[in-house]
Order: sequence, then structure tokens, then C-alpha cells
Amino acid sequence: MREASPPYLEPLNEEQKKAVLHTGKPLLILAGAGSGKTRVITTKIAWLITEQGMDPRSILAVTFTNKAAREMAERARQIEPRAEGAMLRTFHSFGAWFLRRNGNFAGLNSSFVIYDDDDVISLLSGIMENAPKPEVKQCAHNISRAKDYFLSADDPQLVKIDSRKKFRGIYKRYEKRLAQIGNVDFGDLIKKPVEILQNHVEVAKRFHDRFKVIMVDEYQDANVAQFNLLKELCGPETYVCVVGDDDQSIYRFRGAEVKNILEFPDRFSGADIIRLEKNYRSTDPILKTASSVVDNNRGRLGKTLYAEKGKGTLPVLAYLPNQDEEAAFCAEKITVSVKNGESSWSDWAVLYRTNAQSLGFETLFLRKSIPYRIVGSLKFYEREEIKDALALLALLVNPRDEVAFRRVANKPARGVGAVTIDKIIEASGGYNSNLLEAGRGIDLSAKARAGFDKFIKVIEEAASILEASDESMTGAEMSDNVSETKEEKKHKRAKKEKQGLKSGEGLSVCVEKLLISSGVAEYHRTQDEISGNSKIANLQELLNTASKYRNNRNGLLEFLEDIELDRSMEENFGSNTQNSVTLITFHNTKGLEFRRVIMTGLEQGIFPRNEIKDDELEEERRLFYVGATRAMDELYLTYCMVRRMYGRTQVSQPSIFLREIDKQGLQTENRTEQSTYTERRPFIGRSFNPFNLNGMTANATADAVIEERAGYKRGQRIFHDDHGFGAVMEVKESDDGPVVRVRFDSGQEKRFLSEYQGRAYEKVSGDS
DNA sequence: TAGTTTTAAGTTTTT
DNA sequence: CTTAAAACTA
Repeated sequence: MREASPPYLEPLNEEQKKAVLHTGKPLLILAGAGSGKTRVITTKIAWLITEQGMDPRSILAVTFTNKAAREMAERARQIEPRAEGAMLRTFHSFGAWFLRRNGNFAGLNSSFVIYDDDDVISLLSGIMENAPKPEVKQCAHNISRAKDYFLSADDPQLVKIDSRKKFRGIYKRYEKRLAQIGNVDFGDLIKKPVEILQNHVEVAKRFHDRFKVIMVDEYQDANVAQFNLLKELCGPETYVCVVGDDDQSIYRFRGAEVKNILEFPDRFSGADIIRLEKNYRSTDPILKTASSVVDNNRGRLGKTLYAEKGKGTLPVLAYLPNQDEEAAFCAEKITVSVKNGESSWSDWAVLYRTNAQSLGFETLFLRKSIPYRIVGSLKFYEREEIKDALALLALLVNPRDEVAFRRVANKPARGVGAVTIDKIIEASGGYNSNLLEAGRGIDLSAKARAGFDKFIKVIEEAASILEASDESMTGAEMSDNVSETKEEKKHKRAKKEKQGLKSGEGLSVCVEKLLISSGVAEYHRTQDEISGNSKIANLQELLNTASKYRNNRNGLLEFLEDIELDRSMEENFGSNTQNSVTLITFHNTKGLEFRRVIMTGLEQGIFPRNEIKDDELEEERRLFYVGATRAMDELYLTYCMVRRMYGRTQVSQPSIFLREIDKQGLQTENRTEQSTYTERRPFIGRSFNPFNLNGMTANATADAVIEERAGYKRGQRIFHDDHGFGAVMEVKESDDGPVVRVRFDSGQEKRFLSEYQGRAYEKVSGDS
């Protein structure tokens, strides 16, 4: 039946073509970085539609980040417009979509709200009465991990996550409370759908009938629960195709199991494996640099990537005096290149390990008028005023939401104190109890009663505005399996607006009313006046975003869900970000590419992080590999001599990764020579060669100089008048001179400024 | 008990 | 240095 092969297959190489045309059995595509896996997936979607006559709606493709999902949808649509009908989502957004329609099988109302980590901690601290905050956080984390591994509160395996006896009880109570409230956490978005599919054959059958093809991108980052979800979604007829690269597994800390990819052929019997080893993205020197680091890992399948691009300029290794100079270096390289017309702003990406590092680049780029955009979770949604607003909205869709209730019931103060709040929650007890109703029916002091009645009114009035424009949701609509992509939603929204539906205002009408009548707006306005914040401006920004949603219950649910699942909200904030430099964490770069990449902060303690175990070091190496392989043409690596951290300046040591790279394959640039810092600190003299990284000479020299200045050496035994005998653990620089860290035989550690030597403690001869 | 001031602690990474 | 928790005051 096949005629001449479609034109979009032309640019593919043999293996890629094989992967696209593959049918019949499960398929594992082992795709190295830059080997065109997104092209394979998107082309495959097009091919299935145009050549196999497949209904786009029966195709499901799952990714890990919203950005990847959007990009995939975009590229698939470019090849074949009908691909718009396919379902392209992140695992979590698929889970939410599933639960909105089938949550009733797990006793879940369709208008649940998704709790983020902060909400979970807040709920848990109510359960673990007067436990210290760090312990609550630990429990929250462990519960989340347990769900990653698909472990319920009664699972014997739970001890592997948390060995403490009480953990199981806490987990149980947490689950019970969450069920009473009727909300879910992130883990539930995966775990609950699996349970429903396992326990309800008829639901499973519906999904097996619906999705004939399931594809998973970045499969190396799937956790156990996500694997289970894939397994349950696959019926006997389903064609399953996963794409991954064990060298790019960077989410182990979140429960990702590389085993999933290694054991895929066992779990899906008869699976074929296709390897994509031709790299089209990067030049040979860039690929060599990336590989030389990840090659040091033990636990990997091992593969060779061939640079189809061939030769290119060598990556630049730059040594800078401090982080301000590091930012200046980036700014300079970028500006010069752009002004010369060699590149545009958007060709550039600045990568860092932790979000905190972005600040320095932001401030400098702002001053130098370098356009930039930050990719990553927006701290916008963590702000007090935004959380307040969202809590009010959450209460509107789910009046059982204890966490939201606690947050806003007495904000601004209206006489409903903690005691009253506890009383109301207590009274609500059990299932299906509306907190507002519960509060209405109990005895309260006159003051509390007046305040609480006001609060009820606020919520009810806002709800009535919503209800008024709600086209009531039919049961059919809820259980309907029809996919509704973002694009379709936008379409619908636009259409509604044309039909004269409060155009341009939408949901913001309701949000605004709520903010004003609750007094939250007024509260933050006065806060602004006192401390010169811009909380009101932030709330305004939230209103702008809300205006894009319909002013009814569904619109509100959609709004809250989008915020929980996609905190970047690019389409809402990204209007002026077309041509700008990208500031991004290493983790967030996964799946992206840039012509020119600057990897910053390559220092011990930053990247890789300090005090980590071997397997964690391997994950950091993979992270380095991911970052470096994002670069197409040019790669820059920067590290600093000193770095400010927690407000103190510390001498940095070059990242161990820099020692793993062959220096022959790099150009070096040293900007520390003329540094004023060097002049003030002559102890870092000629003998300190920053580029002599093979064999730790640089570090050893720097350390030795500091130790000499301090008059103490590592390992040395000392005696302290108050603390007794101990050993010097570390000698390092600080703003106030060398600092000595001592571990005393009693077990406790102390730090001393070495200038107090002789007064604070005497030296004792001998060593360990 | 609400709101302020003082003190301590702290940085992975994301859905 | 920034932010969260504890301690304190009105």
C-alpha cells in the first residue's frame, strides 16, 4: 500500500529511519545526546498519521518537562498539522487529566487541587504536632519518595525509604487527611491513576482502546510509579516506544530508576533496541570534552558518539578572580560576539548549578542592557501574596482545603485566631465536610463569630460570580476521554471571547473581587507602603494571567492546575523573550540546545557539590555531560578563584571535572593576574598555576600557603583550654583571616580564627 | 495574640 | 547575604 516514502523521511539517517518505521514490537531507542531523538519521535508521530492512517487522538507521547512537551508538539505540528490532535503531555499533567475524569474510582472529586511541597509540609505539621520543622520536611520528602517508588503506607518495603517506626503511622495519617480534604500531591498524580487502572478493568480497557501508541521521552528519568503507569496503560495491542540515554539520567534524587531503561527488554518482552550514535548537534571538541568527564563513571552502558559536524573551535576554559568577574566575562563574550554580528542574543545560554547563582548574572545583565530570560520554576508563585491569593481560590473550588483555610481564614486579622481555626477544623471532622459549613454550625465567641461570618460571605460571593457564568458540567463531559490540548483550549477561549464573553477580563473578575472583599489586597497594599515592596504589583500580574482563563469553575480549575504543574508559565510571561540570552540551571537544559553555551561555577562544592557519595558524584558527571552536549558551536567553562557564599568570601578549588578533561582539547584564559584580590593576598603567588589541574598541584599549593599563614596544618593535634584535645580538620580563608576547623575528641566541631592562636589554645605536639 | 525585633540557619536539582 | 524561626513587647 506504500507509495514513495514521504519527504519528511529524507533527512533521516539509517537508524533514525529504522526507528520511525519500526512497528509491531516494543521498541527501546538508546539515543545519545544530540542524536535527533526529538526528530525521530515527532517524525514517527507524523508517519503514523499519514502513512499508517492512525487517528492522532490514539497517540500519546509523554515527556518530563512542560517545555519539552511544548517543543515536541510544535515540531510534530510542523511536519504534520494533524499531529495537533495527539496527546503530548508531561507525566504529571497526564496524571491530572486522568484523575479529573476517573478520580471518582478512587473516591476523588473532580475538582481537586494539587498540593505543592509547601502545602504538604503545612498539612504534615498539623499531623505531626509540635515536631521541629526539619523533621516535618524530612517526612514530607520521604512520603514523596515513597510515592515515587509506588509504595503505599501499608507496604512492607516502606522501611527502605524511612526506617523509623513512626514513619508508617505518619504516612497513614497524612493519606487519610488528604483523602478527607479531597486534594492530591504530586506523587498522587502518578500513583492514583496506576491504582485505578489496576483495580478497575473497565477503566483500563477504555484506555487500552483509546491509546494505540504510547511513546515516552527521556525514559531514563522515569521512576517506578511512572514505569507502572506505562505498564498499566499498555494493553495487548498497544505499541510502546521509549527513548532514553543512561548517560543523561539526572533525576535519581527524585526516584528516577536507570534500571527502567536497562531492564526494558525484560519488562516488555520481545523488545527491539535501536541505537542512535550519530551526533548532529555539537562539534567534535565539544563532544570530547563532555565525554571525557562522563567516561569516568562506572555504572553505564557505554557508547560512542560520533560528531557528524567534525572539527570546531576548542572549548574555552576561563579562570576568573571572583563571581562578579565571572558574570562580567559572560557579559563581555556575549556582547562582543553579538555586536560583531557573529551571533544573536538567543544563541547564548549561561548555565549554573543552583538557582541562587542566577542573581549575579541577572543584576549585571540588567545594568549592561543584555536581554535575558530565566528558565525554571518561577519563585513568583512562592511569594506570600500570591500564595494568599491562590489559597482563597483553592478554597473556592474545594471548601474542604484545610491548608488553604489555615492560610487565609484570619488574613487579614478578623478575630479568627489559631484556636478558633483549630476548633472549626476539629468540628468539620470526617469526610465531605465543608469547613465553611462546619464553622457556621458551632459555638464561637462573639468576636470570632462576626469575623468568620464575614469570611464566609467573602467566599460565597466570589463563588456566586463564578457560578453565574458556569456552563454546568455534564457527567459526560467529565468522563469524556477526548483530549484537549493547550492549543484547543486557547482556541475555545478565543472563540468564547469573540462570542462576547466578558472579553479580556475572564477569570480575573472573580479573582479581583476575592482579593478586595477578603481584604488581602488592602493588607498587602499597606505592607507595600511600610516596607516598599511590590506585592500589589505581583497581585496585578496574577490578575493579568487569570484574565486569560474563563470565568467559571472549569476555568478556575484550569488556572490552578496550570500554575501547579507549569510554574514557568512561559506563554503568559514570555512575550518579550524571543531574542534574549537564556539563564538556566543545568537540570533545566535537558532536551534543549544552544549555539553557544557557558558553563559557570565549575568549582568543588558548587559543581560537583560537596560531601557526596560516589553514586551521587556519577550523577553530577552526567549533569555535566548534559550541560556540555547542549552546545552546538562553542562551549565556555568558567571557574573562580574566590567565591562569595553566605556573605563570606571563600577560596574556591577547581572542579574535579576540570581535571578529568584533557587540557590539550581546551583553550585557556586566565583573568586572575591583574586581579586586585591577588595583590591583597600575595600568598597566592606564582607557584599557584590554575591550569595545572592534573594531579591536584594547584589545590595542594593553595592549601599549603593558607596553612602556612595560619600556622596550623590539617591533621595536627591541638589542645584547647575549654574543649580539650582535638584535631585540625580544615584550614581555610575567610574575610577575617584564616579559619581553623577543629574536631574535638568529645565529638563536637568548632571553628576558630587562627589569629587568636596562643590565647585561645596551645599547640600540642604529635599527630594522629 | 498580633506584630515586631532579634537570632539562627542555610543552597541542590523539578513535576 | 538572605530568609526562616524564635523571642520579645505592646
